[in-house]
Amino acid sequence: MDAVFKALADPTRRKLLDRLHAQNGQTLNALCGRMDMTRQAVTKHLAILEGANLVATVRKGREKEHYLNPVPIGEIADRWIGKYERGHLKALADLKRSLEREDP
Amino acid sequence: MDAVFKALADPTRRKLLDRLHAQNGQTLNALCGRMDMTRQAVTKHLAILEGANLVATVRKGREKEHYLNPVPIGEIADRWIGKYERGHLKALADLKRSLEREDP
DNA sequence: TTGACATGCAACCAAATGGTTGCATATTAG
DNA sequence: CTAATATGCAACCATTTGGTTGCATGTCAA
Repeated sequence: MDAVFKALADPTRRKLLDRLHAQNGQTLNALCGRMDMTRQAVTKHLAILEGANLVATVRKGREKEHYLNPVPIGEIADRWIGKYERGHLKALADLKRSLEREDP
Repeated sequence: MDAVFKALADPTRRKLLDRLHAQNGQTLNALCGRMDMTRQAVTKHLAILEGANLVATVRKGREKEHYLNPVPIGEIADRWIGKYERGHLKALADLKRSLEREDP
C-alpha cells in the first residue's frame, strides 16, 4: 500500500493516470505527448505506477499498451480514507471544543 | 492538493495521523513516544502535515497540541479518487476486453 | 532485407527528502 | 529564582528521486 501512496505523490504520475482514465490502453509514445520531459522519464514514472499495480501493460508487437487499474485506489479509499471520513464530524467537533477551551 | 498527496506518501506521517485519529490533541512529546526517531525528525513530519493542512496546532503554554484535520483527505476522496471509482467497473471491463483481443 | 520506429537499459547528475546533532528559547514546578 | 521540561532553529549528512544522455534491441513496412 505504501507503493500506491508513493506512486500517487507525484503530479506527473497523477497526470498519467488521468490520461489513461480519459483514454485507456494508450501506448508509451502516446502518453509522452505534451509531457515536457523525455520518453525515458515517462517510462520510469510508468514503471513506478506499474510497480504499485496502478497500471497494467500489454505488449503489442513493438508497442506497449498501458491500462489503468483503479483497484488499489479504491482500496485506499475504503481501508484508509474511509477511516478518517467516519471520524470527520467528530474530529471537527473535538477541534472546535478544544479551541473554545482557550482560557489561559 | 499536491501537498496533501506528498504528505500522505510517507508512512511515518500516516502513522502520526493514525495516532491523532486514535487520540486527538496530543502534544509533540506524546507523539514522539515509540517513534524510533528523534523529536526533531517528528517535528519536521508534523510541519509537513501542518503545511498540507492535515494537522492544526494550538500552543498551550510550553506545550503544543496537535489536532487532525480530515477535511483535505475528504476532498481528495471526493474530487480525485471518486473520479476513478466511478470508472471502476468500466475500466476493468475495458482491460478484460483488451486482453481477450490478444490474437496476433 | 533494410531502414525507420517503439521501446529497453544503464550511467550519470542535481535537487529533494528524511534523518541526525547541537544549541537556543520559553514556560512551569519547586 | 532556578532547574527541569517542551519546543524551536539551523547546519549538516546520506539516500532517494526525478530527470538527463547515449546506446542497444526488437519489430514493422517498403
